[in-house]
Amino acid sequence: MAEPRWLDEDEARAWRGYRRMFLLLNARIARELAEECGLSEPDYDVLSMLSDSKGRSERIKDLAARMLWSQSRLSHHITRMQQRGLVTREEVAGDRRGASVVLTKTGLKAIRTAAPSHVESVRRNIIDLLTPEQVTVLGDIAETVVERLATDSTSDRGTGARPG
Amino acid sequence: MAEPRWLDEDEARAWRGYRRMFLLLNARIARELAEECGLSEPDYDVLSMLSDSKGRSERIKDLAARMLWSQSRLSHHITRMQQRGLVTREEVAGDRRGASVVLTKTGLKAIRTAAPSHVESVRRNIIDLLTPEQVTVLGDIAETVVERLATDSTSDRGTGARPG
DNA sequence: ACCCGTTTCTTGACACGTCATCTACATTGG
DNA sequence: CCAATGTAGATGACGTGTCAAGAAACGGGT
Repeated sequence: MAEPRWLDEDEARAWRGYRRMFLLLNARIARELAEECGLSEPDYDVLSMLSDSKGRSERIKDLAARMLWSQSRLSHHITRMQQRGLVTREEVAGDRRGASVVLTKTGLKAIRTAAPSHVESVRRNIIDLLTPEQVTVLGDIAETVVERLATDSTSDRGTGARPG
Repeated sequence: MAEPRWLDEDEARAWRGYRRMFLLLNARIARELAEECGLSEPDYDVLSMLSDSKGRSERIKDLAARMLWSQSRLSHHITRMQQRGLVTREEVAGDRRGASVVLTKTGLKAIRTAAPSHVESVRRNIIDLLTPEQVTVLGDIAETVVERLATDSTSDRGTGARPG
């Protein structure tokens, strides 16, 4: 193999910084969420998605697709959340394979309580630290990368589609 | 609690985009690394750090601190990597509590093989998609957030008070 | 109707990370 | 020196995420 194009100084700074930021930021936000609300980030994401769904329920495959989770991951997670009373499973009319997740009263209360505190956490630990321009550029960057990855990729198991 | 300051459109776009980008980017890069080199990202990180250390070995506590990992995490991971022959443990002269991780010949070979392919992966999936300006801004953002999180190790939750 | 491939969801095994806890050693202060 | 406190590392339990495999139902072609 020919000598690869190693990252230059700026690129390495960005890449390492990005990874380090994720590590710390994720840990911090997860910890605050757990301490204040007793929820993990995945819990929060599921509840948040569900609370925006019509009827506060959604088919598992649709929810998984919307969240970019594998069905397997969602199924496992729902099982755990179900045991804590945050959601329930329900059959789907018209497709006996199907299953929906439904937000329980407890789950709704949990997300309603958690949301304000979570937003504050996000502001305090990243958004409010940045200039409006930086916020916009971060959005641009994410859009570019996501578009590229979402189109030529897979959400569940690897397709093995490899360039080169 | 008063009505929180919800994220505006740009902020929400940045935050959601960032999370989505991480989800997809991490999955993609991890998958390529696993398929091409048989390494996980944490494997790669440990090997990469070790290969830059003097003597290709480092004390566990120092390595953990440098990587921003908990000692426990590193200890667990080293156990798994040890079983695959990538590293070994070694006693430390002068402190009988201590232990070092040492890169094996196999581990060195693994990281040397993996590095070029990993850099290509990073380029293909993010760095080369961005303008130089975006790369710089990403580095700036990460620096800002990391600095804040690294210094402020104990949280000042609840008040919304922020150091100026 | 039946077969066959596909979709939807679940499950089990395993890798990974965190937390609390434990052991062993080191260091400090009486 | 000895007790108390602190530090280094390992470990077990548990929650989480991935993959492969399986079960059940769907749907199209014959």
